[in-house]
Parts: sequence; structure tokens; C-alpha cells
Amino acid sequence: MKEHRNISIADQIFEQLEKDILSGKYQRGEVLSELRLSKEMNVSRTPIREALLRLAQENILQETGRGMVVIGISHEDMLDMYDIRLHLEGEAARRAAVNITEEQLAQLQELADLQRFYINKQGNSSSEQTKNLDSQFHEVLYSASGSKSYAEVLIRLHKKMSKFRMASVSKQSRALQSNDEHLAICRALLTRDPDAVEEAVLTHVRNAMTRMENLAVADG
Amino acid sequence: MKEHRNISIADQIFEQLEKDILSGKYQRGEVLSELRLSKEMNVSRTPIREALLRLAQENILQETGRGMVVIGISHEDMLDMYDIRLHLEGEAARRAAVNITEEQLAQLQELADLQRFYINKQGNSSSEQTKNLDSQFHEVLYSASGSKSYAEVLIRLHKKMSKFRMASVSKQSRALQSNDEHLAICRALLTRDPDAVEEAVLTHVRNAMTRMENLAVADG
DNA sequence: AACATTATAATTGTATACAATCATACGCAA
DNA sequence: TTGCGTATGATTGTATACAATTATAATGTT
Repeated sequence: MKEHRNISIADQIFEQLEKDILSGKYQRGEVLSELRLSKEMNVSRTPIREALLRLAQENILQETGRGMVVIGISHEDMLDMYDIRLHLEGEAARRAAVNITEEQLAQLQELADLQRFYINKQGNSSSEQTKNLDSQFHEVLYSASGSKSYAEVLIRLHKKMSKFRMASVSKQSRALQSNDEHLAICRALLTRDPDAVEEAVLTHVRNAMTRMENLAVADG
Repeated sequence: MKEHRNISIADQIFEQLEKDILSGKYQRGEVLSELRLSKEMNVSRTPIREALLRLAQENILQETGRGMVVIGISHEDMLDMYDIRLHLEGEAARRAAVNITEEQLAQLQELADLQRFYINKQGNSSSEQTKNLDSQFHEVLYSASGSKSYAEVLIRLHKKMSKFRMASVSKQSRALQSNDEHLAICRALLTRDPDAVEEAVLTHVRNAMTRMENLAVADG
């Protein structure tokens, strides 16, 4: 009896535009007008407008008097977002260690296991699936802190970063390493020991940052 | 030659609804429908809809299949937001100490001085003005960190908290104390010493948290 | 009286229409 | 050729219209 949220056109446009911006289809500085996009994507201005407003709130677009200009996310922005996570996730992890429910713990295990399954399967579209599971894992983890404010900030950050990573290629070996770290977080949570959970989480963030930097170097 | 952004109806509705929610006019759990609000506020559904979507993104409302339900901000949420700031503002302050421009420093001074003027004037509507200046001060301070990501997160947090405080009364003595701390931050920034700036900023956050807690106790 | 079924009302999501503003281009004059 | 003024087009913000879905109310039947 899952709440089935209808995926609106506005949602789809939002996802598509975000992808197109982060993948570089729309260059930094380019101006996007509602009419142009509505013709380009064959929908009315209404859902386009809604998507643009959301992107502006995410600071991926910036409102000018006339149209929205593309800002995007830079490599430096990404590093800073990792830095912010390093400052916040320790505390969130400690809270999760004491506040997490049995159900949430089971969910995390399930998500991590599923993710491993898809990574090993390595089907063509399994990469998308893998990233989706990664988002879900972190969403549950952040919620487990019991703090709406921490969860809100961290979920927002993670979503934004996730979209950015989606634009890059992802190697199976890196995905496996990341999944190992997820499993380690689950094990730490089982102990309910704040220190252990904090360390597992921070290790995960640090390694993710390193993986991204290596990727960037490889690309450059 | 300031960029004069037209204040749209949607903006006004957003502000008004946010105020009405945080002040308790719309109770937690209440469902707000677009049509109802559009009749209540004598505008069409379009700007109402836009405002509601923004509030939902701020987690002040929550989308359900049918209408938006009021979530609001709890005292605990506020405490957590202060906690998050304590984890982030130190680093942002250290960065600002080295990255701030002369122009930004002058702006901060100007804003702090103006704020003091309005607090002393203590006209009836000067409280609104004071809070506006407070927001501007912090916005410049966060931007001075040179990090878009830090600035984005902190500005969002501060705005949200500011609206919440706006719902409470504000005492002149507290406003003066807060302003003193702003001036102290300016002095620290003049030295360009990361340690000094960090301490001044963290002191400000800690004291603001204490002021809120005292206020809450006084209210209860 | 209780339950099922149908009809009506409410609500959202999308499209379109309209008005106001601003930029650009074109024409005309010096 | 250049500069100014007007007109036209593009763009946003708002209002309204329409369709689809869902809840609620009403009605009929057992």
C-alpha cells in the first residue's frame, strides 16, 4: 500500500533540465527562456516554469530580470559540499546511532544488499538503479538521526551531489567500494556505538571525496 | 543603479503564508488548498501555487496527494539548526577571514552601523527593518567565505530561522547585544585572523541560541 | 438501517490567454 | 553615417479554462 505519487510533467522537466545542465548541454551563462524550452520540449510553459523555479531555488539557475541564466555546479562547489558533509555527518551519525529504529536498520541493510546485487549484475541501466539506491540509503540514514533539520540539509546536499555525479561515468570497482562502506555503516549501526558509526560514516564521505578527485584527475 | 527586482505577487504570498504558518494562524496538520487560499487572498491560483511549492521545498509544507499540509518549524528544529550552524560557521568564518574583500568588509560595517541606528531609534516598524539588516549582514558574511556551497547552505538556514524569530517578540536589549556581536565580528575581520573571526562568529551563534532559549522559557 | 453504487463537488496538473515590461531593430532625420 | 524615436517582438507574471482524478454526498436496494 505504497503512496504512489504521480510523476508530473513538471517533475520530469526538472530532472531532464538538471541533467542537461550538469552534463553540459546547456552551458554556464546560457539564458533559458520559458517559451524556448516549452517549444523545445513540447509542453506548455506551466510545468517548465515550475521546473525552472525549483532549479533556481537549488542555485543551479539564477533568476535575472529576463530569463534564467545557467550557473551549474563546479568542481570546487563539489569539494565544498563534501567539506560541509564532513562537518555535519559526524554529528548526524552519532545521533543515528542512538535514535535509529529496527525498521530503519532493516531498510538500510536491504538497500545495501540490493545495491550490491545491481552492481554485480552490471546491466546497462543498472547504474541508474545503483545511484537511486544510494540516494535512498542516505535518505534513510539521515532520517535515522531523528533530526528533521539535519536530515533536510543533508538530503538536499546529497541529492544535488548525486545528480552531478550522474553526469560522470561510474566504475564498477568504485561502486563496489562505496557499497562496502555502506555495509560497514550498517554493521556499525548494529553496535549502537556513536564512535563506531561516526567513524564509518566519515570514512565513507572521505573516500567518496577521494574517489571524485581521482575521477576528476583521470578526466583532466 | 541597483537591480530593482519587482516584487511579484507570488513573492508576497510566499512571505505572507510563511508568516501565517510560523505565527500559528495556520495550524500544524491543517491542509491548505490552492483554491481556498486564492479566494482568501484574492489572487489567482498561479501565484498561490508558486508560493506553496516554494514552502514545500523549504519543508514548511508537505505535499500530499491532495493539498499541502502544514508542517511548520518546531523549537527542536530551531535548536538543531543552531547546532548545524555551530558545525559550519566556524569553517565559513575562517575562510571569510582570508577571502573577504575590502568592499564586503565595508558593507558589513555599514550594515552593522545602520542596524544600531534603527535599534536605538526603536520606531514601531524598525523591528522589521532591524531583522532585514540582520539577514543582509549574514548574507554578506557568508558570501565572504568565498564558497558558494557554504554560503548557500548557511543563507538558507539563516533565512528560515529569521522568519521563525520574526514570529516572536524581540526585545531591544537582545537586539543591542546581537548588534554588539556583529560589530565584534567586523573588528575580528579587520585583523584577518582566522582564529579571531571564528571565535567572534561562534560566540554570536552561541549567544543567539541562548537568547532564543531564554525567550522560549519566558514564553512558556 | 446498512451497504453499495452512482453522481456531484473539490482539487490538482496542464494549457492557454492576456497584460505589462523591456529590448531590439528598423526607419527617419540631421 | 550616426543618433534618436518609435514600433515590433520577446519575455515574464498573472488569470482563467479545461481535463483527470478522487473524495464526498446522495440515492436506491436489501
